[in-house]
Amino acid sequence: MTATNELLKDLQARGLIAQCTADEELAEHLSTGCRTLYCGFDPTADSLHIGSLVPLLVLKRFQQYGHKPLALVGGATGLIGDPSFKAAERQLNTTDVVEGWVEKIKAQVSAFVDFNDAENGAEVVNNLDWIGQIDAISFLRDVGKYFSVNAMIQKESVKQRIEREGSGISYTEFSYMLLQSYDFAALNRDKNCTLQIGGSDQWGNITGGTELTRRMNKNQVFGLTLPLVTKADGTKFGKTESGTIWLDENKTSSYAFYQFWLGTADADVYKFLRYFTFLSVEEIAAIEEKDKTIQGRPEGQQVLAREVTRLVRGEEGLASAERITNALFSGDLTSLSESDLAQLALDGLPSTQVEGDEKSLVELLTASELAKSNKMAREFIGNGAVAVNGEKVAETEAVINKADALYGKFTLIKRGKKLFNLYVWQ
RNA sequence: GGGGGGGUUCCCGAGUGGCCAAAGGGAGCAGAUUGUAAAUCUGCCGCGAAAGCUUCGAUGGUUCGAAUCCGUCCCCCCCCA
Repeated sequence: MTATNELLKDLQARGLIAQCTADEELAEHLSTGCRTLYCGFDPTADSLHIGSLVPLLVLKRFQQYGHKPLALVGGATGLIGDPSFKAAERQLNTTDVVEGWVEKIKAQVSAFVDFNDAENGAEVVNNLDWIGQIDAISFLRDVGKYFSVNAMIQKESVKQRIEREGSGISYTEFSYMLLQSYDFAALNRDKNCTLQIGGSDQWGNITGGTELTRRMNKNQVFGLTLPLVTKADGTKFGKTESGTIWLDENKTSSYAFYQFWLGTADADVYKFLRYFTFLSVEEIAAIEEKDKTIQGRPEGQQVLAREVTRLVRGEEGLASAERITNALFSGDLTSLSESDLAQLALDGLPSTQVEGDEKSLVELLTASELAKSNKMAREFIGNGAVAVNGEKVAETEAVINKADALYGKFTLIKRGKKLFNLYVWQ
């Protein structure tokens, strides 16, 4: 498709459009007024992770072009569980737990859109507000009647659950699509919402919604999906050795967040710049061109890390991440002042309190995240993977004294190429 | 309601009485090389310094000895009705 609408052109240039319904009519629709669109975020944890960043930023992109975004938090759907492309049935969470998560996620999504008084001011809605009202009979009669099970089991998103031996799908999860479809119809009815966006795994749920809305409300509405973020090496995006990268700074420090983006492979970095930043496609192309001509380290990763960290964690989060990064990776650790070191811990560099005057190196490693068992600790030391205050230590039985600590207080240990822990002697 | 097949160490998946802490692959980690990239090569990959200890859905047995056999329970899948 070749978009005629400016916004769609930009999204397309960024590679952000996976699929969309009725593209020409959608372009026309978006070009002729302020439209209301929504994207749903189910509370499956107490924070969203960076997988939700693409749709979140696309909501913002729509708002920048004058449209009104609704961020839907799935207080109801989160109680059911979306089966789309999930290999196995999931454990249900209790209503109390989900309720708590809803509040946190509401706050999180709010940071990405503007709640101004303008015509296109954003809103956060919770589908429990309308789904929670319906009784079973009405739901089955008014909504269920529009769905054909024959069609539903043909959906790619549940196919593997239905066909693959060793799995299966409960009626609960199978019903998920009806709830999400009903959301769209309800938002269309109550808020004149005419577009739903989501990850490409949501295509089945979204088209379910456009069809239900047409049947229930007699209105044409649109759907648009965003590509699944993939990495060139085929591994899963958004995970590191230490786990998921969360949007919540209490779950992933800004330093770790920044480092995650900085570690992006060359093969992915320009794509990610288009997905995750508001730099124009021209600016990104310029960076890519420039990187081609430089010997050694390209600039793309740093721009990406800076832009995304600023976007999600703000100027302060970015500053703290850069302080740590600069201290650890560019230069002489011993040149850090006492207050610099103290600041690193505050900035989110992993740190551990140490009692006493001396500890074996093995003990220090296992006291932090650097090694999970004595055995591993010894192996790391033996491999020459451990450096204390910048000096490699390969002696398995090494003992670290408080007296040798920087400013009599700090010992900084590195394990591997980029994992640090600061030990603070008491 | 009836019949059949399963639950193995992070994942997939071998293993049907000792040779099993458990093949193989993937993921992950470390080293070399580098740009805190990729690719490649090497090593590690339950805990423990070791003796040894804990693990194969849960539990109770049989046995000198069980992931492997038997009982009970929980969970999952498929087929027929």
